[in-house]
Amino acid sequence: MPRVKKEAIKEVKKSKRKTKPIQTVKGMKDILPSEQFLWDYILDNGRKLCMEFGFGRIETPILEQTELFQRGVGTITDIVEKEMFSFETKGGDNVSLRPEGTAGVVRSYIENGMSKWSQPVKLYYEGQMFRYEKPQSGRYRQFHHFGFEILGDSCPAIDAQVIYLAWKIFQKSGIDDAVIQLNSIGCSECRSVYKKMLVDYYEMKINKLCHDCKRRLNENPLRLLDCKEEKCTQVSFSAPQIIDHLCQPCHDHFKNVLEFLDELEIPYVLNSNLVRGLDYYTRTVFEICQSDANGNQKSLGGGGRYDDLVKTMGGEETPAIGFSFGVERVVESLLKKEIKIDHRVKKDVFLVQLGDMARKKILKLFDKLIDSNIAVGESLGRGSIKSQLRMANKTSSKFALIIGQKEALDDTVIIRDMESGMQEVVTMNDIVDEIKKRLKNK
RNA sequence: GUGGCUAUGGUGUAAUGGUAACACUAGAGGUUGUGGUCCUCUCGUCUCGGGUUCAAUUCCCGAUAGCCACCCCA
Repeated sequence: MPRVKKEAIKEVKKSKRKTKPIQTVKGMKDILPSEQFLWDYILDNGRKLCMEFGFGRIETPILEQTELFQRGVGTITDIVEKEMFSFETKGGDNVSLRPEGTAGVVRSYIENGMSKWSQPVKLYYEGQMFRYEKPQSGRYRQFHHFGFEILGDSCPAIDAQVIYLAWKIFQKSGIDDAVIQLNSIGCSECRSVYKKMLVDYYEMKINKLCHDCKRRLNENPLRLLDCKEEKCTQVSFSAPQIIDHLCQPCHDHFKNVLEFLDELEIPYVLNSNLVRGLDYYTRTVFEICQSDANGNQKSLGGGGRYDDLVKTMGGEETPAIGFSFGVERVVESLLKKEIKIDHRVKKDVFLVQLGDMARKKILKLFDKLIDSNIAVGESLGRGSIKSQLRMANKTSSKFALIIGQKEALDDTVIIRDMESGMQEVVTMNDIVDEIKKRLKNK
């Protein structure tokens, strides 16, 4: 084919092409109506349980000073170092979309003088979080957390209660195969002693470590513990465990937490390698995990104590603990389970119209019916009676109300029982009462 | 951020170097105003851009997105 002709064909093709559609920003997704019922289900469970446990809802801004997260989450964590959506406002403020919820809640606790409230202060929240990560399944750049925090109480019973509440929300939402993984990472003092021991231990065996772990040894030695590399797990096997090196107060605290959990009879697994990613955690840390198709433990949510955070954020010394989970992950888990929650919109009656005059009547009748709390459907755009009845069927309506030309003139309505197919003519004035009567008998 | 795999109608899947098959969903219809079964029809310029070729959805390169592993994390 001559080059000229080829180009011409290309041009024609181009001109026929639709304008390029715009897609979502990488890592973002729409939550469509078909999924929405699961969201409602999970969040309603969370809200209800939190309220029963005495939590009040808090909403903090999605946008905060970048410094809040630098101080809160910690500068050396990946989250702050390279995963934040940060930018400068027109006024010159350095702000970031929140990558997690706790920092904002703590900021609010201090800013609103909550330390003068009756302690402890129990707050729950839900909302979008943002992290500039490479997306994968169950991992988005915009995602939703549901979480709760208890500030102002250091009692181990509080730890147990937080874990219990987290567990309960999952149970109630139908996640019955989740496992609580639990650990204590001590306070700042005993942890730094332990860290040193750990580094000393690994440095002796540095030649047996994988490449990544050699690097990790300087940056984040606690991470070495859960390296999946065969040779590293060998080394880690006899590494010192934090549990054995907690200071007395931390040790007692953790022991108490376990006792309370036993009292509550909730199952948990001690995982001495569990290290949470955020800097602010102290003492009790836990995660709620589920094994995926490959048998790997995947975290649905996690939390822990952060007794130093309020102080580092500029408040008074205040012990605190919290938990949050990724709503998307829970939704996906439930979708995989194919939990059948019938979310189809069901109607009591369906309005069928033929012709413009009937259409007008339907509009008014619709209003009258919803005012009487009757679930009513319609299909004003559809013309044929056939397709309208098909819709009535699809919405599993119990009755169809049919108004044609004749009925519109007579001011009557045909009421059709969708199950039996029996029809009757009723005057417009009586129709609402008639429907109410019939629905009662259904 | 590094490495690998993938990209076909609304959804889930086929096949093929010569413009696409099946199932489900959705819409219209099967004579005049009646649903759930059945039947018919309709819905794709094979993600985008470039290259190789007489010819590309099919081969190659790039972009984009998704997925997987690492990193990290919810």
